[in-house]
Amino acid sequence: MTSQPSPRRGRGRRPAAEVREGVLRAAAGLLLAEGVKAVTFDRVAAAAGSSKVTLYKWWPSAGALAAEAYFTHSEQRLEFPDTGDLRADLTAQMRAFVRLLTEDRTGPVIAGLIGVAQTDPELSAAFSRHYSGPRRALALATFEKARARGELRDDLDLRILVDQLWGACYHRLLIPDEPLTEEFAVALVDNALDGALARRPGDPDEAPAA
Amino acid sequence: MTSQPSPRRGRGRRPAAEVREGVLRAAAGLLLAEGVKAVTFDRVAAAAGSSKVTLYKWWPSAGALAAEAYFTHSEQRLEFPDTGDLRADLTAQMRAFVRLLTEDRTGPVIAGLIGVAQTDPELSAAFSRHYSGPRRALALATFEKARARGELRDDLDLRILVDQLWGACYHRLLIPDEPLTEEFAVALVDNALDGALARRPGDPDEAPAA
Amino acid sequence: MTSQPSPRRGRGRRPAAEVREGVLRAAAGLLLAEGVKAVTFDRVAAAAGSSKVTLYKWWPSAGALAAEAYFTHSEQRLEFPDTGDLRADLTAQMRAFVRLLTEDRTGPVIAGLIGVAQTDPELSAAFSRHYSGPRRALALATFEKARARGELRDDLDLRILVDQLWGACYHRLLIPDEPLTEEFAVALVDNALDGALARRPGDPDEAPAA
Amino acid sequence: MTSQPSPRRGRGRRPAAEVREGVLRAAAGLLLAEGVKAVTFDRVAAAAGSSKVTLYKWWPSAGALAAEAYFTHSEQRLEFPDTGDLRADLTAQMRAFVRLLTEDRTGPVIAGLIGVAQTDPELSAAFSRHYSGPRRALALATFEKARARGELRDDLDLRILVDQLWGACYHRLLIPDEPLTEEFAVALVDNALDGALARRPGDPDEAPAA
DNA sequence: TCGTAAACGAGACGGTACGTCACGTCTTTAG
DNA sequence: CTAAAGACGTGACGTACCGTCTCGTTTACGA
Repeated sequence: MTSQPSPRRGRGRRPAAEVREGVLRAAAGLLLAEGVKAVTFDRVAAAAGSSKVTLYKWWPSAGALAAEAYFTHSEQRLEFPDTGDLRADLTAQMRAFVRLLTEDRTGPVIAGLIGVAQTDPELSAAFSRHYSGPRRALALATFEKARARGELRDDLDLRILVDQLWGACYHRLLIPDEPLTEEFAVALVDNALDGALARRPGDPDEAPAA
Repeated sequence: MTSQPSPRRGRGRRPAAEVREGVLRAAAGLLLAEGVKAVTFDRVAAAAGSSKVTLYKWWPSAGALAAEAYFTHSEQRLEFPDTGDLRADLTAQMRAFVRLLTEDRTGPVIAGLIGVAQTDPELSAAFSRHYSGPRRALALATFEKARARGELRDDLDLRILVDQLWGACYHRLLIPDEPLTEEFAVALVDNALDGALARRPGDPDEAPAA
Repeated sequence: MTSQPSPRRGRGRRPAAEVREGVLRAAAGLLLAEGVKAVTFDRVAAAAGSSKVTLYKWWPSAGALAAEAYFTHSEQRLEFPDTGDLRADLTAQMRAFVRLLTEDRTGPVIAGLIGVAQTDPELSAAFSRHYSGPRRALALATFEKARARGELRDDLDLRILVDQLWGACYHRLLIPDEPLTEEFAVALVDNALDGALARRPGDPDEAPAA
Repeated sequence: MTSQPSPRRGRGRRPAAEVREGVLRAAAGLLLAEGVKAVTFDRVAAAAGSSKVTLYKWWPSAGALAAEAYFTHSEQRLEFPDTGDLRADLTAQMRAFVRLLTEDRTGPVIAGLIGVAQTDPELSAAFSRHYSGPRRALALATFEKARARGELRDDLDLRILVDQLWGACYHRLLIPDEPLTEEFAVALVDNALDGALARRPGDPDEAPAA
């Protein structure tokens, strides 16, 4: 993998795919080993044996390169369990998400990417397109199926439910005032499904005040 | 040429408070005008007419300096309405928070600070201590009063409620896949209080599955 | 978008002469407009709509290309007046040369070419072959005719006379400590013909010491 | 010379003189070893263990740095023999000049500096100030003394005589159509002093045509 | 006449150098 | 004695040009 099996020729053009592959591999290595700050055009170019100009030609910013490297070199497990029991499915999903975010390398990487995205519009766009967007869409689809089954209220804005659940996890990741644990994930799902209000006896069907 | 006719302040020692004040003012100016990325030790020192060494002496990182500058030079409205009606109070609070985050200058600044904090532990600590910590504590206290009034369930982890509400807003600020509006804030509060589950007729008191 | 309505000749082979012509024209344009430094293979190729490989195939260096472009696209006035009066002819010639060197565009171009030639042997050779060599030969021929008429000393090394005259002009062009004017040209010819030594009265025929 | 005797400390500021000295030494090494083209800010900074910013702060261009390095690290023999016999003194001086220009390293260096000066005004100025200017002034002074002694014509423009002599040498250096030898130097002086015109018997005092 | 080889345009590639900005460390100098 | 001033080494930025090389296209020649 690190050995170059082909007899490396001179300085001329190489197949684009080969170069991209090498660059992304190098960027992913730096990203996982030293974090987002280490993913600079200079260092990636040096590590990949590529030219800086090549990187500038294909990625609009170092952050965007880091993002693509991460998305490419991380298994993209997008599956969402769908057993027909929303609470169980959601709990499993959020626990898995928390596990991902608290992994030694993944957590800081995701946090770092989101961090850099605040001042790097290109990275922000890449993150939405390749990461948060698809995940949000998948969650929405699951919620819609649950609503069709009658598990969720009809008047609910499902998109907000996404923010309540995933946003809460990101909150604890990015602003770590409280720990991010699987217990948190479980309780979070219950909170979101059941609501925070106390239900008084003799209150048969407490519709939202709207 | 060699004479500077202006009332040159010279290079000797100046009162610490005077220096700190000037530095923070300069940093705040840069922060609001050009964003977090512009708050570098070099530029702040130049703008404040101070020495870089002085800055290094008092702030552990440029991010920490930016944070302190922001906290110092922004009105810190920590008041939380408490009329006895939790839904109304909370809605007002979240609407105000969303308004703050969508202000032209404040939103990007907050986002930028959180962004930099992901790779700047000093800034992260400062942000928790001076900003997110107090706000979380205030919210918790309000929730506890509401629970004492019987408005909230006894078995609720109130801290998670904070993540659900504020985290959802931060989510839309930091990962802008969906717009951050006051309507969102209103619906968010309802979601959190009432829960997402559909309530079937004849289901008098739907306790959480626990 | 994908259709090019213009009679696009495509990218295939074109007649060599046509390509060379276009390249030289583009190079001359860059040379006169922005100086020798602007004549790079990259910019000429872009301006001429040619491929860099084509340029590399025909010119050994950017300097050589610039030289050929200049020689091709500048009127080559090689005429040397020959009225039988050497002083008058030479004065006219040197005045014309100074005028050429002090023209807005020509002077810097010639100076730039000589400058680049110091580190570009290909350009140096091209300059000698196409420019300085013919001019030196022409001057020599004129001097030889004058010597045959008895105007110049028999023991004179005529080649050195060329260096004295043209070299002095190039000196003021390339190392501009003193201005390059037509008055200079006139006095220069007198100096060269009459010598610098004072002639004492009663010194009827001061032969050179040699 | 290449060993660093002092225990090199961290990254902080070093005495300016020490830095300048090291930079000039490194630049001179590159200049003599590989020519003017090798004197780039990047390579000098690397060779001297200095920062590029430092070089940019003190030298306006790589050429100016090369020039200063050359002037500093080459013995500056400005003496001009003055025995009272102008022809002898001048011959000695021009032979020495030609020897200098034909030395293995000095000739190409001087030629290269003049070459780069054509597109580097800073270098051009430095060259005039530190090199050609003083030499021209010294030659002028010598000529004036000779004229005071009656050796040179009163109506002579001595500055032009300088161009005739030194310019001829530079001509053969920069546009090498003819060889640059000591014989050339000797004959050049005779040419310049005695003039090129044939003197007919009975032509006692051939005044310049004025 | 019809492939086919040559030459073309386009432009990406690995490099080197450019000139700038910020970092964190250090010396110098003035109050 | 201390603070301001600011130069230092480091390293990243984004760009220009170098000379090499791949690619697809088109012309012109030879079979």
